[in-house]
Amino acid sequence: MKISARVDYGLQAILEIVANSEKSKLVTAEEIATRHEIPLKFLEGILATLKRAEIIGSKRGPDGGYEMTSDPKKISVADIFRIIDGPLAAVKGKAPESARYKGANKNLTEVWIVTRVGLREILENISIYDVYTGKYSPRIKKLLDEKDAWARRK
Amino acid sequence: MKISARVDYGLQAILEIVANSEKSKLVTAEEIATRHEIPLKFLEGILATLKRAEIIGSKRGPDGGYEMTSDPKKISVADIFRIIDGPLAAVKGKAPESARYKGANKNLTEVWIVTRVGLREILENISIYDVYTGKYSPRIKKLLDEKDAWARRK
DNA sequence: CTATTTCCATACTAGATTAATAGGAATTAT
DNA sequence: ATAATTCCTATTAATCTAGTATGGAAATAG
Repeated sequence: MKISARVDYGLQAILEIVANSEKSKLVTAEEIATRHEIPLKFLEGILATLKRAEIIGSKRGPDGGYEMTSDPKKISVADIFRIIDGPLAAVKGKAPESARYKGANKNLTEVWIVTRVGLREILENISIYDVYTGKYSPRIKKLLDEKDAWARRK
Repeated sequence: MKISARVDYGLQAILEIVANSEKSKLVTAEEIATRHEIPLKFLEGILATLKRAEIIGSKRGPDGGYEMTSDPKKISVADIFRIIDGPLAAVKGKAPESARYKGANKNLTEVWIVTRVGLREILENISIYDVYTGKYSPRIKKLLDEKDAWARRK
């Protein structure tokens, strides 16, 4: 279950834009790219996607750059996943409820549905602003404090 | 956040093998492939992986095929994910706790950690046998009955 | 205006995943 | 033993993702 490079880079970019927007400053794609070691042209494509979704805005020319045009408290991590990657839990490119199985395997659809529910419970409840400040809702905080949260499992 | 074709096919195959093992019957790769429309040779590779992990066993020759060599009540869906795909929530191929970020983005690691916790809470609590019978633990059942579970979100 | 800075668009390359093909090696019923 | 049937290995093709290269279009400071 892979988190794509696109989403990872996209969230990094947004966090950097939020940090600058808090100080009413624009930030260029190149600054983001060099600061976080993201391939510039690849990043530009991701920023274009976020702009089409009206999460961020851009200004050209000298002293140009990107800025937030939406409230980072109202944008969830799940929103960013869907904008950049499509459905939260995609089975062969399609949303889980559209997966159809035969005979002995018909219950598998339910597994994918509940997987998506699990992801939603997490990702819908973390806003971009939460990530920026490092302050999460009680439920998320509790999960992060579970003893095995950071431990890898065999 | 994609569920790979490998995992999807692998779980389908195991369910078919469980259904047959319940009747003390072997099932061939070809039967699984045609019944569930899985590319045969691709499936054979996946079955080999599951065999190395000692989840299933095989017998050659006439009347040969695959059978369970492990207890489907003790194998979780998460186990299958890890055997076939590696870490449950991988960021650019690596486990989430190994993701490192700079400056404004340092909290992103926590997002990936809690994403993995969320996936674990679901996938560790569904056994292969649960999927075969369609009877889940109370927690899973409750999540499946949530009103929006099957609805797509924009 | 004009040059600079920046965003934007297109096309191309490399690699991984997915899919499909062909042939050989192992097992067992007869 | 031998033929039937299966598992297994290696090669290739198609598709998707990640990353690269180039050039242009828009805005603005000077």
